[in-house]
Amino acid sequence: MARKRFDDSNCSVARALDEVGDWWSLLVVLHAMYGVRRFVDFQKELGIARNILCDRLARLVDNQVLKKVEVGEHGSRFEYRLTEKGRDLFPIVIALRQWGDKWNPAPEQPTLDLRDRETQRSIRQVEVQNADGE
Amino acid sequence: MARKRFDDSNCSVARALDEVGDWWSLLVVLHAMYGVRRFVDFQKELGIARNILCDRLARLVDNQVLKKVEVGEHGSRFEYRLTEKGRDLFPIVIALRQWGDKWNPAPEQPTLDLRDRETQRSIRQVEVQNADGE
DNA sequence: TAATTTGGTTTCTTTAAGCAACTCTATTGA
DNA sequence: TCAATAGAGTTGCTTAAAGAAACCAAATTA
Repeated sequence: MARKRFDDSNCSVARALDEVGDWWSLLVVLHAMYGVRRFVDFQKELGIARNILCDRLARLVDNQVLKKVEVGEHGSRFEYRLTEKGRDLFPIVIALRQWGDKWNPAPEQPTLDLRDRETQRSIRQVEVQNADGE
Repeated sequence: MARKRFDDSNCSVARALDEVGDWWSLLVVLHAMYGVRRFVDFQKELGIARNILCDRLARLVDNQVLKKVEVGEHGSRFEYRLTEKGRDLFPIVIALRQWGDKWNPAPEQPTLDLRDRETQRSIRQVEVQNADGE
């Protein structure tokens, strides 16, 4: 039997993982943040099997992390866009990136430096602070 | 075939997910943060199959997220403790919790309010800031 | 009008998750 | 002291997902 579900868990981490805790979902969301929107582009970028991508996109739409939008006004052309709930995953993705960069730096590539779109200032380490900012 | 590996990916998010991006690893780490250290306790708390727990603990030890420590000086009693790398997953887990609380609040339970151990001030939303703290 | 693109679905195979039973030391209890 | 229990796994079996590749139909492009 595969995969236990945690949707009714009283632990909010478990419930979150139930929605985006599989191998692909967060990578799909990450690429959506990069601006990828079309089925074929996700497929090419991620190298994911088409049936799995199908399933993952449907699940993310069900969970309202993505919304599926018709484009091209004749139907049969779609875009998958992040919802507010989906965009709210940004801190998680960034925290994962920072952890990956810190503890498993890529052999060759320099770690890519994210910057604030407006100010061009680089972004800080995501950290847990108390209400005083400590 | 199951699971593609991302350990050689040039994307640090993918490399991070390769280590802790499966259904159980982050929950194991979360419970380690709660203070769980023994095999049987993880098993009881998580309701995970023993062979899978075995595998997950070994992988986390391999990846230096946990360390396995003999206790009881006769061997055959062990504890799994977080390493610094493991403790560094804290922001990710907290960000997941906050996302889960915001978007999938538990039906009944009030969301548990984490506080700073010293000051007792509650902790803030994890957010992405630029170097100016914006 | 044929080829290509997009967004899938189907079928088949392999891998991993889950369950239950079993093992082997230590330790505890009667 | 001998049996029972606890800790930490291992083994074997079953089921459910992941992956690959082929297929399909509508719309677009060449």
